[in-house]
Amino acid sequence: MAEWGLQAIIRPNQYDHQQDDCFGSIDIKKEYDQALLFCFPHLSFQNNHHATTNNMQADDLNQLYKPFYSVPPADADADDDIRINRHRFHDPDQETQRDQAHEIKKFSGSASNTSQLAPKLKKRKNQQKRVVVQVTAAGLSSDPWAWRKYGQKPIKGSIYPRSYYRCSSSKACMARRQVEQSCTDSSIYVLTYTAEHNHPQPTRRNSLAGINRNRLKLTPKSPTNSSDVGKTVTKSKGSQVHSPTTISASSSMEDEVLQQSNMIKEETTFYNKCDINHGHDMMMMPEINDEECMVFGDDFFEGLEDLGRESSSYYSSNKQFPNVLGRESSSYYSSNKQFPNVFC
DNA sequence: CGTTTTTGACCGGCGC
DNA sequence: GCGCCGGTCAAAAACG
Repeated sequence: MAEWGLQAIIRPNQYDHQQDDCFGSIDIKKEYDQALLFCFPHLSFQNNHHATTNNMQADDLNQLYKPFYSVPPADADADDDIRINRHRFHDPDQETQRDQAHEIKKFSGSASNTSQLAPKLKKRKNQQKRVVVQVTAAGLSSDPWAWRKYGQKPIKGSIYPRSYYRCSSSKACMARRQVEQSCTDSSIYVLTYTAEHNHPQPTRRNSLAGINRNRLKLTPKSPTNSSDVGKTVTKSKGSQVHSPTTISASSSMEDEVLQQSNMIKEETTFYNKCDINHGHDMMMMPEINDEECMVFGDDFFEGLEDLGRESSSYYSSNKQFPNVLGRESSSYYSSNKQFPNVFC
């Protein structure tokens, strides 16, 4: 917990611009606090945060925001483990976040109607409200939520793959987390949180099974045979990733992350040679620059109060609920019997 | 046995 | 329409 020291970074110009142009009078500070609370409810940072933001002057904001575009100071202490950037470009009142398909359609329409808001930025389907956080390996291990990895993809312009996690506490929880290692500083990890947890924060991990897989598998199988070439992990042309050990979201994540860092460092020289033309893509937080990054609005915490009553039996049942949530019908989830009551 | 990770396949948005 | 790309699915394997 202690290592989740917080340094919030706000982009003043864009902030003001978007607030004025897109959202009228929005209580930015309020929603910012909510986003921080969502991501790090265990931090008890709120008092400090209030003090920080209340006293934050424009110059301070500019100074704080600079690290997003360059490697942070090497002497950053534990309090710099986390950096948060938030942007707004979508009215939270128009988002339910319950149906991504609907969101996609809405965004498509919104994008065409408000293209002037982001003239050079593309609106992709996943551009929903999100919180981007920079953490160190130590910070990664302190995430109180239970995450289950469901995918990993090489990202164009990044030498490191992006790992996709969903909340493992409940099948119905739409919370997602993306973990991606910084191109410029392998000790920095960029976390992108999307959607909201619809349940209380778990008090323990679901299970320890499988969490140490990579530590024992020192020679993980890699897609080296011809049949693997060109498939998912190596599909990204020109930036083939050697599929480094996945960043685990489990309780042993810190060790695994450190292991991954060492593994990746061995490959860094090779990647640097291959990606010298991507300097503009290798800033600390490419998502900040290439996409609009959003944060959860007031609707973000919708339903949390109701769900607070469900905590005691949240992780117990293994009964499956095929097709309860459309495609969310896989059997690997520890579905709880109550989530249909919660969501349906 | 329950849970997580791995990873090839698939899907849909987007640009050309 | 096609290809690229990011995100997700789901079967198999791994792990406690």
